[in-house]
Amino acid sequence: MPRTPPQCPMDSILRLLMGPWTTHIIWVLSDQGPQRFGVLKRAVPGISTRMLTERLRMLQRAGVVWREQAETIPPAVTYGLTPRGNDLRGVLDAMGEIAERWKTEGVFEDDDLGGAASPNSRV
Amino acid sequence: MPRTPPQCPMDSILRLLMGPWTTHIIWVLSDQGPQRFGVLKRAVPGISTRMLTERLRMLQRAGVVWREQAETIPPAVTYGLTPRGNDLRGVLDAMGEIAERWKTEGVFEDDDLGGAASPNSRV
DNA sequence: TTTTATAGTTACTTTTTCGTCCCTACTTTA
DNA sequence: TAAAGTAGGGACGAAAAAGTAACTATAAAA
Repeated sequence: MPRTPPQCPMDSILRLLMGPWTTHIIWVLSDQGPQRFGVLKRAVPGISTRMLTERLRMLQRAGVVWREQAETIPPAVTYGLTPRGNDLRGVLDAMGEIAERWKTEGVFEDDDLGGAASPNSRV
Repeated sequence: MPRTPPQCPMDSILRLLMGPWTTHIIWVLSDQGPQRFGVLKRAVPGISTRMLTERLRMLQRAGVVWREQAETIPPAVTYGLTPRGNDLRGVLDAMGEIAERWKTEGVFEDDDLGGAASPNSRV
């Protein structure tokens, strides 16, 4: 992602939420409470192991989720939202509300939003 | 961006805001009022013509900005926020507030957020 | 007469992202 | 005895995203 000048703190937070799946993961954790890796993976259908791990690590670095590993023999790892993660829930809700309103207004009907629509999409 | 199931309206709105520069553009338009293309470009330093055009088109399709072209001979095009664009300002502000708080807490100190941090970043 | 400005479009190239596949080590189940 | 589940790590490669540069038209300014 190209750099909006980093002095904008909003940009950092957007790069955080922005990643693929990120909001979905936060949503599940916020809605269903702490979950183990496998459960989380099944709750976010379509995500790959690699992506889930990577997103969780990133959210962890940002202090948005915690990770707890039980050193049992098939290890059991649980993830949950930190208080800071709950801060985000507010923004997510606000955004969800607008999204809901826009949907009733039919904004997303012809949804080719965000897709770069660049002329060089190789097939 | 891989598909979170499209039934989630939030995802659409995120794909909207998420694009690079998008929030910056909305911010300028919201802060400085309607602007002509060239002015806008200079207000978002570092953005390429291609990106600016593409983002504006996308925001326009979403009904977030309007576009007004004066058919003068060097054409003069002006962009501004629609009411729907102003809806977004609220979310942006809420996010900005959290971002501000997190910044004082030093969350962004070692800012490698969002960057995939994948093992295969070729330099 | 050449340059400059406007608001882009198009082609080309590079960079980044993300999915897929294969590996771990140990235990429980079939 | 063989397979499956647990929580990933790492390599590879395809595809998408974004930067760069060159092009459009016309009129005014130098």
